[in-house]
Amino acid sequence: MPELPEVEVVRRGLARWVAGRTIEAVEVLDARSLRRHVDGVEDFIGNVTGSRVTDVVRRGKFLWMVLDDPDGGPARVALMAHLGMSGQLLIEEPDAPREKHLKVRLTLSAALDEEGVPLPAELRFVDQRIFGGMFLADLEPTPDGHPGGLGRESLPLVPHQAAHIARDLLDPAFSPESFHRRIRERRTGLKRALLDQGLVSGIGNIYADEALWAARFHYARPTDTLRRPDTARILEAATDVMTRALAAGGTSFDALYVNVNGASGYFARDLQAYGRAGRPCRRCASEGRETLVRRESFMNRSSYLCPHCQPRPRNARV
DNA sequence: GATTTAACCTGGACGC
DNA sequence: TGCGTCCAGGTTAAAT
Repeated sequence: MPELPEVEVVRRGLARWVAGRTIEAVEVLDARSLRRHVDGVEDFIGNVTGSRVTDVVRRGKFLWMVLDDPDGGPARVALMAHLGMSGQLLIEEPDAPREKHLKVRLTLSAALDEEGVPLPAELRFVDQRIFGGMFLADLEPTPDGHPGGLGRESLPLVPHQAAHIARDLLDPAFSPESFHRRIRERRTGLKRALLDQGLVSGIGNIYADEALWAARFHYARPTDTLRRPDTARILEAATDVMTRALAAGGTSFDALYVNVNGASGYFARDLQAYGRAGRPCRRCASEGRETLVRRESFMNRSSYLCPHCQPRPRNARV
């Protein structure tokens, strides 16, 4: 499922193939994918049609296309897209076969690539489980004056509906010191905090487990007991795993396809904890021990951990 | 106000 | 074969 690295791959694809083009037509095949656009389908179509995409920005797992003002004023609206668990954004020819779970089609103005070859004219939002969606949001100034997120020419603006989302680990404006202060104030467990998009964004269940394994923390470590070296270690681990995943996702950049393969994906072979229940912990094995990765129920989902590398703290907080 | 839980949603895996 | 149940999980509204 798409987490930060996967969404960043999508952002780069959109920045390359959609930025600068005008959305000439919109077709909504399933209104449920627009349920977060409270003003309804017709309003969405009316406001998107005719707008030009000036930039593509990402904060955590939230992605938005900045739309220009048809009257020539400053940009003030963003076309938001969240991929949820199974969302995909695909660039295709209009006559390409319709995907089974195609939800929204955007027809783009004609454009050429660097070699003068016409680019496909359709951006498709495909989503099997409908946890994702698209909606329009007003842009508002960022409180810190930094760019709203990661983008080519990202402005110090953020969509209202993403303003509560913290900056992610790949964002130059992310502050480790502020993160440390805020996580210490929480009265919860470490994994809950990592999954809280208001504290640090972009980390989902998979990379939370990977970062905890790499940094040797149990998911129930109370956040108010973390010292500076502890938060530094967890942030370093999370940044490292996501950076490597992003590099792995980057292999498909050359295809004319905004890569989101919603399923297990290209990084699966490098996972150390997630999905490896009953299999040996590779770090323990390299140190001559035989410990099996364990799956535990956590927040109505799963946590994978090595019981030796990540012992449960006595004051565990789930 | 802070924290936790339930609901949203589909399709594949599994047991009977 | 067919049916029912469980599981996957990002976000947010509702509950605690």
